[in-house]
Amino acid sequence: MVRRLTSVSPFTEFRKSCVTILEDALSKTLPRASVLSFMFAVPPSPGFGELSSSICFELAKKIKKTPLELAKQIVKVMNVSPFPLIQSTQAAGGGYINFHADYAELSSMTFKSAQILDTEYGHVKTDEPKSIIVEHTSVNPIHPIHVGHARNPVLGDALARILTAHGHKVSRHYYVDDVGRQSAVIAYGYEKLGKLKPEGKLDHSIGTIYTITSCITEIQRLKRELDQAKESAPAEEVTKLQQELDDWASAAVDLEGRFPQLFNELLGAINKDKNPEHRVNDLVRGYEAGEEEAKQLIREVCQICIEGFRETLDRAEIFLDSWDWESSFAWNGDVARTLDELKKTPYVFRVGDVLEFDAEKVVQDFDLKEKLGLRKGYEVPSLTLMRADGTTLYTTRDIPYSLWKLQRVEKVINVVGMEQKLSQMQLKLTLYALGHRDIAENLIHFAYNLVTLPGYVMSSRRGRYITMDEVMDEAVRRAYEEVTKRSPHLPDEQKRQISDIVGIGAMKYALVEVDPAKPVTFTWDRVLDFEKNSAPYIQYSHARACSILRKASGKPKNPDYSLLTKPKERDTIVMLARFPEVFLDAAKNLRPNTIADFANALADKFNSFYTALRVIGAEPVELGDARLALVDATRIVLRNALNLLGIVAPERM
RNA sequence: GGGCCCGUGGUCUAGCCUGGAUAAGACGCUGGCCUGCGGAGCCGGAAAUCCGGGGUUCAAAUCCCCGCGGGCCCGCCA
Repeated sequence: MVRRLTSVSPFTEFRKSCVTILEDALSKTLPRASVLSFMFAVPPSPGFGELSSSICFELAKKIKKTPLELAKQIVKVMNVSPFPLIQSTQAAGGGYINFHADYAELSSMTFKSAQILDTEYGHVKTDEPKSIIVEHTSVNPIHPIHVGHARNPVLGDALARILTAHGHKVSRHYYVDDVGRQSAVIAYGYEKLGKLKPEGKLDHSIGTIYTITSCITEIQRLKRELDQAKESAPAEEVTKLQQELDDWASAAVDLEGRFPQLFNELLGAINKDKNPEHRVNDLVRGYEAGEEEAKQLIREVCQICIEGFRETLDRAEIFLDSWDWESSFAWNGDVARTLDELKKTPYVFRVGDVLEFDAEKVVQDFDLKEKLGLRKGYEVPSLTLMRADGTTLYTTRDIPYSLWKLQRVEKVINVVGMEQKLSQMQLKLTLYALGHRDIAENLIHFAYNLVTLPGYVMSSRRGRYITMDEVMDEAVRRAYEEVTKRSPHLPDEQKRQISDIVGIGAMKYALVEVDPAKPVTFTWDRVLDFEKNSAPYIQYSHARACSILRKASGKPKNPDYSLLTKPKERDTIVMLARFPEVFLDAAKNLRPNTIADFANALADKFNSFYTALRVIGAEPVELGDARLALVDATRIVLRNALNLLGIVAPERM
């Protein structure tokens, strides 16, 4: 057997050795026992080794022995000598078999691998590289990206980075939702203001114009509806309309107070129109139909807003490869064609002039109930494809877009909030209906839960939201205070550079750290915690590792890894060796938060290590050299882990 | 009414997919550690009916069933 000196995944080498040795031992002890899989667990404490098997609990049932007796018997026939990574095996507890790693071998392999692979250590490549589109962010171009949205770009970007590191060819797409009433409303307001490019941050200005325009037009619309309703409609409906009108009226007061000049300018201009509704509706219809005037106007406003988005995302180092316009699928006829195709299937029915898609029938015909994780009795609601007036709906237009994406790549990951779970499923079902069963299965909805603010109801109606820009500003400002306090000697330029890295890293970490299925409550405390369990804490550990390496004179010359016997050393080594497996799990199962968790845990171990044990000047020199190699490997792993999340690892802070 | 997601020390989170040994970490509280590689740090302490009740299993925070609490969805909005 050739002894391997390096590996893309040192802990996996150890794991494989354990499987082999256990298989051998089992075939000697219980030749007739058939074991399907060898699952190993990480024991609760290092005293139990690095891996353990509970297989004896199962096997003992079939023979007349206790699990512990069997474990002892199996361990007895094990010969670890052909396996350099295994130091020893033992039977323990009620019947576990524990496998202890040889730390000298494991650390040697781990440190060498980290040094040689460097920026690639841990980024284990897939055997089946695929082309993948990650669609993320896709905030409507009518207001800025706010904290409620911010989890999307951060998660999407981390996913894209992880999948790229895994060897896939990833393309990051932004779906610009420019069709529909909202875009027409902002275009209308923009037109009324004389089509001047707004001052200040573009998406923020667009957001304000949109909110005010929408407020004024809604009030006028409701007033008219109310007048009509008073004539004919039941009292109940009148009350409802009145309530809605009151809501908007109070929003108007609020908005006028905050933006008096803009509000009155828009109010004056809109009041000159007899019925703004006509113009807005005209724009909605004209834009979807591809009429030149509407096209120019709406595209122009959207572009302005997107320019602002790009600035925000650039600052967060989140980059997109493609901006896909919803309207282009309407204009090139794809939407109409898709609708025609769908109409030919048995899954579309009419309710009056409205077209409905029978999602439930597709589930039944294609036998998808179990596959989609649906309960037996559950009926998937139908999806409206076309309004009575012939215009389409959002999800309808998403069908040709999804096909377009799926025809270009082998897998599409849509980073979309989980509140859209149903429509994402209906979308997938339309693909089945259209006969694209094969590619439909390549469409993945990466769902995440909402971000909420305590004691602060975000309201797009009132234009009250905390923008991602504000979060970054505040995070960077606080980081600057910290840097100034802690490293007053640094030149200001460097302080600013560091506070950017720290502040933005802190924001990203807070949004990516939590399991996407769980909601995040946004508080400044949470995001800007510069202490434990945060990006700054991990970044600090990285900076300290760099600092030690700077102070040490040169590379380790003659390390003796067998001297790394302290628990604090071993804990760190094992984590470094495990990083590739953690990465693999994150990449295969799309779990970016596990990377954040790992990085934090490694920083914990490393901090304990270097405060307790001296690196530079340790005696003997071979020990100092071995520890130096450990520090360098930690630096590499911390940096590689942070980079997967789009967080920069600073060398000083 | 139906469906999905979440529920773990006072607070926030990991673990749940793939069951396994004393449920891990952080904040807060509390007691220590700066003439030794950067104190954004380290070492200790108190603190948990893993929402409740059944079930499966040698073994349940984890799997199944029934509840409870919170959020979301079921639109000719996006």
